[in-house]
Amino acid sequence: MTPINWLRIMKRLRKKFYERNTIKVARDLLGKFLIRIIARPHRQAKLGGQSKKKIIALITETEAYHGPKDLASHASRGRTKRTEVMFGLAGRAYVYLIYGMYYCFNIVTGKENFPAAVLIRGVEIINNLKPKTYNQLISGPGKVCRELKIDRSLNKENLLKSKKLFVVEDKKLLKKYYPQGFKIKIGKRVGVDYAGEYRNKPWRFILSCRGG
DNA sequence: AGATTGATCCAT
DNA sequence: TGGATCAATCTG
Repeated sequence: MTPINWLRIMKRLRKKFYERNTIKVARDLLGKFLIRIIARPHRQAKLGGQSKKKIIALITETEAYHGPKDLASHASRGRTKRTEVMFGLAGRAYVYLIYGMYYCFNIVTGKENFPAAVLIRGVEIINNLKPKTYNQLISGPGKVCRELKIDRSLNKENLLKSKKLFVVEDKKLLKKYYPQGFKIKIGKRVGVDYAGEYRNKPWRFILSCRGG
């Protein structure tokens, strides 16, 4: 089998994409591909394997956290050491530890000084280029990070430049898995019952098969 | 339904 | 400085 350099074909999402309204970005991230490149230990690479492992993950579930008034958002408490990244430039990673055990991965969106980000809640890991059934469905933000080996070392990573973590669009590859396109389910965000009127905002987006 | 686990944030 | 809280997950 001829190896294919998928990364050459894929188009990395640029600043313009992330800079838009958080809710639109959250919706539009569905069907894009999250790319995670992990350096293997030198010794392992020397034994004949590739020096880097590439994980390609179709984004299937997102949530928007939008602005200083969104009580579900960490940034609603204002600018702190932790949340300052959410106030910064779009296209950065915001990774934080939750419940002392799990990481959550967000992508900063919107204009500078407007705190906003999209939480990646679910992906479909593309293990190979064979039928869909070979792929691995990951549901839950903690599991996404575990599977893609995302931890706080990637906090503030610039997805516009990074060689470790970024998002691409590839319509051909998407069509392979969703030949008839897909629908988007919209719902309330998970685990934000404390957020007053913001708890009911329909800012959760789930990719689903047509008719499914 | 309960346990887990530690960074974060705000009130002492 | 203390302690309540938490954008979650697993087990039973």
